[in-house]
Amino acid sequence: MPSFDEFTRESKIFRDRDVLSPHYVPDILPFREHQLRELMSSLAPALMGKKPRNLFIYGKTGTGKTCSVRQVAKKFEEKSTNGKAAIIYLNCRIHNKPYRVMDKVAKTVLAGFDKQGYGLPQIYEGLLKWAGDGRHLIIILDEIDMIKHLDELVYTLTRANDELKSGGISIIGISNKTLLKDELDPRTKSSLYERELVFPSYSANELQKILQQRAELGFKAGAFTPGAINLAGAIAGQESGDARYALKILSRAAEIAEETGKDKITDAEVKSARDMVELDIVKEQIEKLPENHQLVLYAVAKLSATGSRYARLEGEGENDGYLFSGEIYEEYVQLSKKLRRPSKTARSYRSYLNDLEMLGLLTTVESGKGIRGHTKLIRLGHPAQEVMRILSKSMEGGG
DNA sequence: CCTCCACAGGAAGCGCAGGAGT
DNA sequence: ACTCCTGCGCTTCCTGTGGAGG
Repeated sequence: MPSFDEFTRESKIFRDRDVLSPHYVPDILPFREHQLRELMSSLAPALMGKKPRNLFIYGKTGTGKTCSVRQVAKKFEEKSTNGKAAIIYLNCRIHNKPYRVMDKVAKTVLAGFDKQGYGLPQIYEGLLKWAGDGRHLIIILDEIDMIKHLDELVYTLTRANDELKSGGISIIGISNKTLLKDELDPRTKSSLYERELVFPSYSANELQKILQQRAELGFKAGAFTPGAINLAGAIAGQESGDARYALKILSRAAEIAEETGKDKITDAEVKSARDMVELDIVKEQIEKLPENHQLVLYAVAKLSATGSRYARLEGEGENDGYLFSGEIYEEYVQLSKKLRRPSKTARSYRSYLNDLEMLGLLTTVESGKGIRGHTKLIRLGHPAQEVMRILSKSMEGGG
């Protein structure tokens, strides 16, 4: 019989788990002074009754975009006590259409719109009336690239500004897509990009400082070594400069330390945490792959595990472990047959291979020096056993 | 040298699902 | 609710590449 003591016993590692979670917003954002100042200076006009210019924020994942904006939004709300300015944060993954955005804005800002069932024209009129009294609204659109018909939304909002004599509506767009600019209507582009702000990736050094800060808040004194923090920062810095990834490694390391009964996070925990986080990411990637991609990947994994049926390459160690494109296709066809699914053409199969390579799930090499004419040699990017385990679970459940 | 094999990957067309317009 | 349109995944067809074999 297990005892509750086992689970309620105070942690030897954690002081406050929330501090390590990806949703935690720290009071101090290191290395973002410039961005915070820029944000504040672009919002400040609204506090003085002037219309802020629209702002577009760009930066890769885990560079502190959302964190910074939310923090500034909070400060803005504290300052704006006269009811003449409002700020609203929306994640466009959820509010991904013009109507949904407008609806949400109306429900949070306008009185009487909290019930459902208002059409766009009513919402629009409502907003005009609200802003017409000399009020300013700032709409933050996080992950703005997820919005369908962004052109339409931006057009509607800028048109509202044109109709207003006093007051106004400003947009802060946040995205991690560089190419978004090219997909937009020129007019949308020029109004959305009135002002731009870039969040660069963190360096290893900066990540180490960030982790240090979190570790001091989240872990007990002496529950981590400086080396472990630096290693986690170095790994994340080398991979991506993504602070979220760095934090993931650190909190995983902490969990490992706790589960194994250690009272300290060391390099060893960080190293195994790295592998686990890596595998988590791979798992996520594989699970949302389309069916045929999964089947092809499974075929590669299976052949990697059982060995190529064709002769080994001319005794060259460096090419060892590569599979021929042709045999993988055959395996894929058989696999499909076994699962009673129609297999696709060899041509399609080649596209799948390219997709999988693009995702880093496998590596391919063009043959050329004396091997089988013109073909591709393929090798799995991750341990075959793990890939097969993930896939067999995913294919069972996913249909 | 030519031809065949075993592939790579571009171009075009086809059927389908889902959104827009009416 | 109906058609119309559009994007997407696939297939078909095709041209190119480079070693093997006659």
